[in-house]
Amino acid sequence: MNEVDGNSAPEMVTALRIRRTETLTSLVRKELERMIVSGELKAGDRLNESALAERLGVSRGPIREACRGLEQSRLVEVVVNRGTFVRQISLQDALDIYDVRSALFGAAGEALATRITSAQLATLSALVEAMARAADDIDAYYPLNVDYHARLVEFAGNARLVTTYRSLAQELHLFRRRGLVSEGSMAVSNREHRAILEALAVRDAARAGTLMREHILAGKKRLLKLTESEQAGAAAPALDFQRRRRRLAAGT
Amino acid sequence: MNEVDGNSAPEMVTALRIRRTETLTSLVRKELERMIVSGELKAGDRLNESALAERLGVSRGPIREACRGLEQSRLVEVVVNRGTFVRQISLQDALDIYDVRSALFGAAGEALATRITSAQLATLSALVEAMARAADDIDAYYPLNVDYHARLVEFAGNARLVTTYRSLAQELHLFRRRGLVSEGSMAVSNREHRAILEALAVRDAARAGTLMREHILAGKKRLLKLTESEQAGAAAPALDFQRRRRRLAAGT
DNA sequence: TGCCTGAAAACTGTTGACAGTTTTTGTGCC
DNA sequence: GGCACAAAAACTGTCAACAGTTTTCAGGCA
Repeated sequence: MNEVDGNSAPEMVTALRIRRTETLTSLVRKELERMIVSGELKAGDRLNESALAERLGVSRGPIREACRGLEQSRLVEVVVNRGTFVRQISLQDALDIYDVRSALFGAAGEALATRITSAQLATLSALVEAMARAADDIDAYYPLNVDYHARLVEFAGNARLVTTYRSLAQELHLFRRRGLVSEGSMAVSNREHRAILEALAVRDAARAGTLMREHILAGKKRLLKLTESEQAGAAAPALDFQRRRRRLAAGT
Repeated sequence: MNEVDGNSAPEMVTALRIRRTETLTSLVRKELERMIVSGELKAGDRLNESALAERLGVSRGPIREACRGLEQSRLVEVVVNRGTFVRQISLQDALDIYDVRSALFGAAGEALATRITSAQLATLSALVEAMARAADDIDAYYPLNVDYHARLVEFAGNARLVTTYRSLAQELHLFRRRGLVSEGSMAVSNREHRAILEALAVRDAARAGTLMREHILAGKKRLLKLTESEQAGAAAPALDFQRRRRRLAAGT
C-alpha cells in the first residue's frame, strides 16, 4: 500500500504550452492512467489529492475531476470521505471481463471477415510474422501481440466496438501486471493468430468469429490455470472498502 | 461524534443521512443523467455550469466533477473553453451500438441457457405474458420490454456484461427519444421474446444466443427502416463542435 | 501489556473568487 | 441594410481557503 507522495518538482509546467487544446484535467487524467496501467500505482493504493496536486504542480480541482473520469472507466473506486483507490479486481471480475471481451472480439471477427482489405491483411500478416520471429523474447512479443489484437478490432470498422473493447482490455491491466503471457503460450498463441488470419483471408466470417472468440477464451483458461497453480501461495487479499468502524456502534 | 438531536427538522436529517453515502457530485450526476435520458436536456444542448449550479443549489465544483463522469460514459462531450454538450450521436453511431449490443446480448443468452433457474424462467415468462396483454398500449409495453431485456442480461450472471450492456443501452437513449417501438413491431417483438424464452427453457445455448443476437439486430433494422422513411423530412443536423473561428488565425 | 479515550493531524467535500477565453453587443463606416 | 471592429458580458479553467469527516497518536487506566 504505497501512497503517492510529492517529492519531485512540478513536471506539468511545460504542458502549459499545450493548454490551448488540452485542459489540465485531461492531462492529469492521462498521467494517472499511465501510472495505473504501468503499475506505478498498484491496486488498492489511495490517490492522495493534495500530494498528487503538488507533485503535478496543479491544484486539487483538476485532480478531482480527473478522478471522476477514472472512476467512470472503472480504473479507480471512489469512497465518500475516504478517497479514491486504484481498483482491485477479483479473479471473478477478470474472468467476467474475459467473457465479454470474447464476445466482442468474436463479433469483430465476423464483421472484419466481410470487409477486410488486402492492405489490412498485409498489416496483420506482418505482425504475425514479427511475432513468430520474436518467439523467444517476451519483451518484443508482448507489444506486437497487443498491436495485433487492437488492429483486428479497429479494422472491423465499428467505432463503439473499439472503445468498448479497449476499455475492457485496459481494465484487465488491473489484474496482476504481466503473468498473462507465459513462455510456452506464445507459440500456441501465435498458431491461433495465424489461423485467424487465414480465416479472414478467405472471408470465412463464421470461422473467424469462432476462432477469435476462442482465442480470448484460451487466454481466460490460461489465467485460470495460472491462478490455480498459485493457490499454494498467498491468497489474493481483497481491498476492504467497507472497513469496520471500531467505535460508534450505538447508531444503527 | 454523537447524534445531534436538538432542533433539526426531519428533512434536514434525511439530507445529512444521504450526504453520508452520497456526495453532491454523485447526486448531481444522477440528476443530469435523468435530465438527459428523459429528454429534458436535448442532444446538442450546452450544460451551463453556473446556471446548473444555481438551479441545483450547489457550487460549480460538483457540477464540473459530475460532467467529467458523464463525459466518460459518453453522455456528454466536453470542448475546452466552450463547455460540455449533450452528445449528439449519428445514425452510424447508433447502428454501431446496435451491433455491439447484439454481440453482448447473444453472449448473455448463451451463458444464461446453461444456468437459468426455474424461478428466473417464471419471472421472464410473466413478463412475456404481461407484454402480450399490453399489446396495444405502448406506454404499458415499453417499460416491460426494457425490464425483460435487463433481466435476460442480469440473469446471465456476469457483472461486467451487465454494466457494459447497460451503458450502451443508455447511450442509445441519445438517439431520438422514442420512435424505437412502433405499433406494429410490438407483436413481432413479443413473438421473438417468446421464442427466446422457449430456447432458454430447454437449455439450448446456441439457439438462445442466435435468437437474442437476432432480436437486437431486428431492432437495428427497424431503426434503419424508420430513418429511411424519414429521409423525405429534414436531414439530421450534426452538432458542429469544430466551429470555425472567424478571427484569430495568426496564433496557430 | 492491552485497550479505551479524546484531542490533533490529515484528508476529502465544497465553496467563492480570480484569470483567461469565447460570445455577444454596440458603434462607426460604407 | 451590411460589415468590420472593439468593448463588454458571459462563461470556463484554475486556485486557495474553509468546513466536516476520518485517521492517527499520545496518555490514562485496568
